Amino acid sequence: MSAPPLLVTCGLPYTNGPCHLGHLRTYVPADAYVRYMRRTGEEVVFVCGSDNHGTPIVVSAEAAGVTPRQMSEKYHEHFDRTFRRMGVVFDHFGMTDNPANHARTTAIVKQLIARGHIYSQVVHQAYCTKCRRFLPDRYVEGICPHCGASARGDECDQGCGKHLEPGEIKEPVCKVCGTKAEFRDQEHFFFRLSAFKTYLLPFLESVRGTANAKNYAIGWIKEELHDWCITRTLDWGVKFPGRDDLVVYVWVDAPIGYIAFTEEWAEKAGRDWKRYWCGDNRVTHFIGGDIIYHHCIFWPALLHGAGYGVPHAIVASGMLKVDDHKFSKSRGYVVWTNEDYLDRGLPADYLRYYLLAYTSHTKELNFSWKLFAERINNEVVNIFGNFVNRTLQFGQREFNGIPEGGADPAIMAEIDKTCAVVDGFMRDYEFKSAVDAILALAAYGNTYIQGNAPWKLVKTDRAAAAQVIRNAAQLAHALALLIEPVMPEKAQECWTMLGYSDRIADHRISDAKKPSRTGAIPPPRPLFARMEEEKVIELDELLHKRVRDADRKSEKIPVVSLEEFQKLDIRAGRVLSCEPVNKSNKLLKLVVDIGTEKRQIVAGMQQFYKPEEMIGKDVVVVTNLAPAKIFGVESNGMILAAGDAASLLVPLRPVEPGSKIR
RNA sequence: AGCGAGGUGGGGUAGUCAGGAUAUCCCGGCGGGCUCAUAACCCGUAGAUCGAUGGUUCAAAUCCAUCCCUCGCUACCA
Repeated sequence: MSAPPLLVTCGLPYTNGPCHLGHLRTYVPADAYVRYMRRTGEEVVFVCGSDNHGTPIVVSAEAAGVTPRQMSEKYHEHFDRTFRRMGVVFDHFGMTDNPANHARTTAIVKQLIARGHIYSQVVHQAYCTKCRRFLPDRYVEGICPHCGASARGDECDQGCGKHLEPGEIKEPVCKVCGTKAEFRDQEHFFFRLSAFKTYLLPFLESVRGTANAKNYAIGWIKEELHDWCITRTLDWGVKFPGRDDLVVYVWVDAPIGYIAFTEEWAEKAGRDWKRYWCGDNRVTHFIGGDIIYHHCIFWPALLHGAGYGVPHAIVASGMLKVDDHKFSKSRGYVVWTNEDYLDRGLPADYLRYYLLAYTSHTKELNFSWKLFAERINNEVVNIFGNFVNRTLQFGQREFNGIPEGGADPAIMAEIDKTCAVVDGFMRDYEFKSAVDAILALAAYGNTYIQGNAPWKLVKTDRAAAAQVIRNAAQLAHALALLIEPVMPEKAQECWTMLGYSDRIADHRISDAKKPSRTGAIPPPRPLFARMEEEKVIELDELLHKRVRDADRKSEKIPVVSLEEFQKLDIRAGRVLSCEPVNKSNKLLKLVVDIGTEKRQIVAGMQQFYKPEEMIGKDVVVVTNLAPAKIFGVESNGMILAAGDAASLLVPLRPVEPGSKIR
């Protein structure tokens, strides 16, 4: 009991939008880790909370006609509820805008000031006179001074890609309201981050967690550390001590939330928060790969500067992709936890399994409904679920439950081995490998039953058949205990089906190695339902529709001048002949009378029109389109049609072929 | 541009840090078995110049160098 206490945190969800798979990629593994560690007998505190400050929340709140606090509370409750539904259970889920965090942040900033780590400097900053607020770079748009392209405040993102210093951008405009922005000078406060370089290097060399976090941060530090501007001109946030017009930057008070939430928890639980933050600790941060910088560099420097203990481990997850595309809300590549998943009656445990079993924690995780269904059906349902089911069904029918006696040493040895392997992987944050090892034990169970064929044995040697089922039940017992951190609900169901009446989470993982229960069991039924194909297609279609909608919305339509438009020669034409193009199932070859001449045109409308119904139709033709060879057939123009089903554009009243269209 | 991650049979994915003799697992192909089980399970089999080139070594997917390709990050965005 001399090991320092283990405190696990998750990166804080920002309260301006709902929970999606990107969030869960961090929270589910953290929860599984906590569940596992607890069930090895460790005392673990698991805290998190919502991140409420910053300009984006003020902007979102204004747009929604509510206060930032109301906005934050709405999403705070949303995340709290969603995490519970996903089986992610924190000991405390706080808010960074609550008094505890205001107090802790103020105290830490004051300590930093007292220790000389903060200095002031005048900063040149964009200000919107209409919104009456200073604009962070992401809210400024303008013209790049280097190449003249339109650019964001901090970078010429569409042109030359150069980094822009504040104040450099030409014709700055407020992104929120479109008003011309101006630059104003304002006194701000900076944290002497550059002074911590020599402290941070050895810290990072020794910090535990995943290699991606560590390497990334070390690489960065070796480059150059700039001091951090830690104040913002904003009303919403934690006031900078002694300055009513400034709040601290959210990246100061957000991580300090970890401490404040521990304090709030300790208050409830009658514990001492200092045990976790002032001295030796095992504070373990689970974070997304996008905030490594803040947790590996800024945060330890802040803690060290203020005289607190620094993190023990930083565990960073890899990226999430959806349908092999970069996760993107605006492009539609997103899966919402409630709307798309839980509200459709899908089990939280399936998603937990997928997120944990897909790949290493630090690698890119691709989500697609097809892959999801495949993994669930093949691994969870077929291998794991089927093993438990066949064992219990057979036991129930032939032996009225689980036969008495102990399990064979070979079976116990297999369980021992699996437990040891899983333990190593869990402690290394290698969740996929741990899940693989558990599934391998289930596969072992299937091979074992298959090889010993109790359904045959029962006819010749009833006792031997009973022993096979007894052994299989021991494996099922171990599997339930091992899978609990991954699929807590299903593990409990499995546990109950094995005839236990208590809570599986109250048992140690090591109980897998103890003789399992024998005797009567409740009527067995399949543990897992398959993902049915129609359901998968429906879910997949939903995602694709969202991507298409997003596509349509974001499509940038360039403005065309009258001169440019007049370059097009569009005329009425009459179809003289029409036939399918050889070896193509989409193309039609048409000859169209356009008044002055007859034109051969190839059009992709075979699925929508029969050749004979085209003949004689009056159509609209772009006649001066550059000729092209399609499928070896020359095409001299384009027949206009609308929509995906190529609804033909036709003149409402009869016109002569060749009539100009404008 | 810099930094980081990755390129492994048809698809996906492990192994690379601590080099080793038949390169993992899931799906798919082919052949067989079982019939307790949710058409689930088991066995066998085909299929990989482990991105390219060069090097170190008795031995390289694994170490080194160069190159090619993909993706992410670049701090006053949360």
